[in-house]
Amino acid sequence: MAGTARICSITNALAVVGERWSILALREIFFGQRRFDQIVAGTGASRDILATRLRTLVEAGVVTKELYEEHPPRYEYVLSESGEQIAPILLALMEWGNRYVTEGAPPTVFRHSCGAELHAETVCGHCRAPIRPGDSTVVRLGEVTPA
Amino acid sequence: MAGTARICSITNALAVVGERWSILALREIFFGQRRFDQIVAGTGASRDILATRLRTLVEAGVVTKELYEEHPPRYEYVLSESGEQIAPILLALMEWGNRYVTEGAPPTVFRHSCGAELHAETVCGHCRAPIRPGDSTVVRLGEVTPA
DNA sequence: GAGAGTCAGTTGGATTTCACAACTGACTTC
DNA sequence: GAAGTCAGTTGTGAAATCCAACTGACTCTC
Repeated sequence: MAGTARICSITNALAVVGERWSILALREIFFGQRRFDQIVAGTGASRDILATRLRTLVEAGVVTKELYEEHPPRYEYVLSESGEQIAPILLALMEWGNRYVTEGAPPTVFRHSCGAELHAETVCGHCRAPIRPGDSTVVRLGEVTPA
Repeated sequence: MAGTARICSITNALAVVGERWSILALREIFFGQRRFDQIVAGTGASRDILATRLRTLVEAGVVTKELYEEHPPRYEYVLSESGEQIAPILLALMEWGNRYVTEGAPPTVFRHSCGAELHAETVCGHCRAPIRPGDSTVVRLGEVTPA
């Protein structure tokens, strides 16, 4: 680090869900893949780091472990309330990836409860208009503080 | 890696903008901090990795370098079209961080062009309703493929 | 009831990346 | 001409990652 950093909720969010394998693990759980081996296969993470990432996600309260088999005791990973609320992050990443990185048709498709194919859009919570480049102005930036 | 991984636009997006210091650099540029030393100070990244991150972002076309001084030649970093479109990702991270990690008031505040304080919401592009946990169903998941 | 299979991790060792501080180079300002 | 600014680069030690193989607790099959 360079001695200073900005106080910002983006930094704070990344500290919890910002690691590569953490986000991918959350994606798999969001996709309904709840078990360790499924998450390994879906993310491509090595078992050891995935185990530590899941542990920190559980400690952070983003994910909970639920018993699905008694003998031997086995747990599956379920999104908590805060975990469910990462959907906007995942969907924003997916939309961006679809548009600017992935070639061809989107590999993953969701349907919204309204019946339409889901394409997430980000809107202003007040006026409900889509957010476009240049229509947001900074009122206050988090301070840049030493250490 | 574990030999397999899912084909998914989230993975693809993360390959381009998923590194910790990459997202934070994009945040700083989004916040209007366009110069190397400003980005160093705002992110807290060490100069060497930040330099390589910015280089890969430029190569990926997410950011461009624009000359702002001739003698000596100095460049500042500006979001390209695809770079501007990471706003939903940044705003989703910020909202989540505000809600679940940051203690106290949000450190960073934006105003939307409608006049209200900006709080991003993610909606279904078709019916415009906010996306809630459980109202999206999987139509197709990207394949899990070897290596 | 012995051997194979399933599942969720853990362990050990090589490799890669990262962090930090100091340095270069091209200039401008005092 | 000495000091300052700005954008990086370099070198080195510390830390994180990757991979494959292993453990442990069971169940299922022959």
